[in-house]
Amino acid sequence: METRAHKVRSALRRQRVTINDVASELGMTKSTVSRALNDYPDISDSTRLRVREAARTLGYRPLANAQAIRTGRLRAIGLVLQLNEHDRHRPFLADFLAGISQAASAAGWTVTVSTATSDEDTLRLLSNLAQEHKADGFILPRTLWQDPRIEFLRETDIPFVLYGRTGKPDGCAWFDITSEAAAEDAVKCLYDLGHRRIGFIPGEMKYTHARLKLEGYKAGLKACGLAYDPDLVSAAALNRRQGAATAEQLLSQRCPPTALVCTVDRAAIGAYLAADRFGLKVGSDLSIISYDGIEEGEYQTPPLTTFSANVADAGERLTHLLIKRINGAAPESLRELSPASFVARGSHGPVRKTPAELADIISIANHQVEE
Amino acid sequence: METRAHKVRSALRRQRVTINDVASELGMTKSTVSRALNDYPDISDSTRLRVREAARTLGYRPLANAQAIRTGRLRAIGLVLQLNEHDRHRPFLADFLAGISQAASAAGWTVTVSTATSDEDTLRLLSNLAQEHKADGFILPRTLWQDPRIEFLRETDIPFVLYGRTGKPDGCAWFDITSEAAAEDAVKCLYDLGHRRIGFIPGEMKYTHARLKLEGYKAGLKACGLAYDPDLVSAAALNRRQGAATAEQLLSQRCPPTALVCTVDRAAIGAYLAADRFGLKVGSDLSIISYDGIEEGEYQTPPLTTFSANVADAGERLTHLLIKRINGAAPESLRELSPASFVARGSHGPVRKTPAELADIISIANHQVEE
DNA sequence: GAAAGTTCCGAAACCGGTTTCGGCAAGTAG
DNA sequence: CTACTTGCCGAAACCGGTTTCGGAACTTTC
Repeated sequence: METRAHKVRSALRRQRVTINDVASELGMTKSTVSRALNDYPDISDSTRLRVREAARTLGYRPLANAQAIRTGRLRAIGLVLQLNEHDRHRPFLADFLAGISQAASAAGWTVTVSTATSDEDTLRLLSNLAQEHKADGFILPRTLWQDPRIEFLRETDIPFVLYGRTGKPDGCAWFDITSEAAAEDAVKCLYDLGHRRIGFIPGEMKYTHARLKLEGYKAGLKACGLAYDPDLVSAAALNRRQGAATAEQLLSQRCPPTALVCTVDRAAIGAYLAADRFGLKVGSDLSIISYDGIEEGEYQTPPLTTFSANVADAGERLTHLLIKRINGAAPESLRELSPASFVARGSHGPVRKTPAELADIISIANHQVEE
Repeated sequence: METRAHKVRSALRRQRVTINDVASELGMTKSTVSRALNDYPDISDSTRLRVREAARTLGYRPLANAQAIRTGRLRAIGLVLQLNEHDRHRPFLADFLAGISQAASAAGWTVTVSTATSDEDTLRLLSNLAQEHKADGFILPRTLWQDPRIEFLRETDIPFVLYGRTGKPDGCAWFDITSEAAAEDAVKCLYDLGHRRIGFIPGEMKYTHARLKLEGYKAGLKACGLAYDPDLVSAAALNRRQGAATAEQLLSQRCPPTALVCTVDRAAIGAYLAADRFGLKVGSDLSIISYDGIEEGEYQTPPLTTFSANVADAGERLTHLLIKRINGAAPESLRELSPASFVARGSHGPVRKTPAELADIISIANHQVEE
């Protein structure tokens, strides 16, 4: 009787097909159906097939929430993005999201996204999402050398993976692009082109990638037998404006660099402006090699030579790592690195002018501006 | 006994605080706690306060999934992004997502994001998310004049709101920016500056906004007493390359336009390239007014005049609308429009050259290229 | 002072799944 | 022929909540 009533009701409401519908259709109990669908060993193959077939024809899809309250697993990946003013427009987001969500979707998982406006906000959102169990674990983008998110998640024992490395790596899983190798290669490449004064525009040292790139720059100098000169390293630059300012300052020295290695493309594009101001042609008078691979760099004149990071791929790999982590794999076994790819375009070339010649041109330009 | 056993067990496992913990702490049943927290009228104020206080001090947070299986409401907003190659890098995404997720978060909701690679993929993901109940409703970005997503969601009776309008608006709620008014205003503005040959670079007509902007362009011409000339409307252009090609074609006519109205900023930036090729100065020889408000436009020379859409605000308002819709409001009562804001920069100005003078310059440039 | 109405909470069903436990039937060993 | 295993499934508890229902205690009404 109850079966019939249930059928009628669900027909009337045009409701979702539940596990009970499948069970009563087959004259079995829902426990059998559940175990059949979840490949329990105590279900015979014939029953398993019948259940599978019935579930398919009835269009049964288990309700993720209902599963989650018993299994404790929602199959949802959490992502809290901190969108500061300087990277609200960062072009990576779409690729990163696409990589994550497509890998997740292929594995039958979904992605829960939140955006935060501050560090505290980020921690609050992570905590909320975890407590309400809207996510089984998190991908942490833009890792810091000392990262409060990592502290928090480690303490509360919530699974996570890092996009980037960090200062205290205990218990951390990560994927990262070896940006330090890119910076090192950039220096070597410029050295091979004859450059001997190679400047560096760093990022903020709180970010791990910025630290690593600086180390890579130093390693490159060492490998080429060049001395490290603090005067060739500017203040941090994250955007076009800051890139222009720091490049201008680097170039206005007595013995300016003939080439620049930049931490981020946007700063490099700023350096174009500085070069322009001094009447220097990028690619011949001044070589620039950067890192990121944003689309905008392609449209500069000359197009920007850069080490490009495959952000969509990073998203995919992070997703796979996180799922493994949630399924219990040890974090130490979940650490992957991948190189950036060198995109040679027009902003680097053989050294043309000596630092002294550059200094002359620049000081004249600077005096003209003063008048 | 059972209460004690439960306490011990939860203490051992260091587990989540459940509603039972709160209830046993107060010596009440969980049903009372639930109703107290959900403001049922049959709970006395004193009990309500005691429950609230206990829940707070114990750090109880109801499990969204568990709530959802009974209430049918997960408090999750679904968003399926279709990232075609030409807008993978679109800069709006971060703002849009920030607007949505911050409004959602403030209301105690979360956001589930998926990315699709094709129309079919989009429908598949919408269906999956709805069937597994990972979202209570959807925000549909980039609405089409004939939109299969709308058909699907309308048929299956799943709540949704549109970012943009559509051809068959029955049962649809939406927020949109009046881009037709922007296009009309752009024409009027150029007319007031003396322009009489005003070209138009449209988007793809499958998008509602592109249709509306074309209508706005025509309405503007009419309001100014100018005749509509099909020769002044190019093929669709969505990116820099296409913008350059279509602008080049528009300008290469016998009687070229002295001003261009563009559907999207990226096409407008492409038009800069065409102007450059012909030796025309944007802002004086050729006026350009566009629509979008992307950051890149600010860095062109001259900076691009455009109608800027506040995408973060759109995300917020769509979120509020969708929540109301999910709570049962009639879609017809959930329709909002908002104007784009005019950002006057350097790419438009009084007409300087007659179409005939422009044609001379351009034909010379074209012949030089041929040689 | 009894009947009727309120106020407020406990008991239990329910949501849609998962998982444990126990037992029936068939097969195998002694 | 009995005893013991094994394969397979049903019954029921369980997950963490929500919601319905009924009834005790207290107030009001006549």
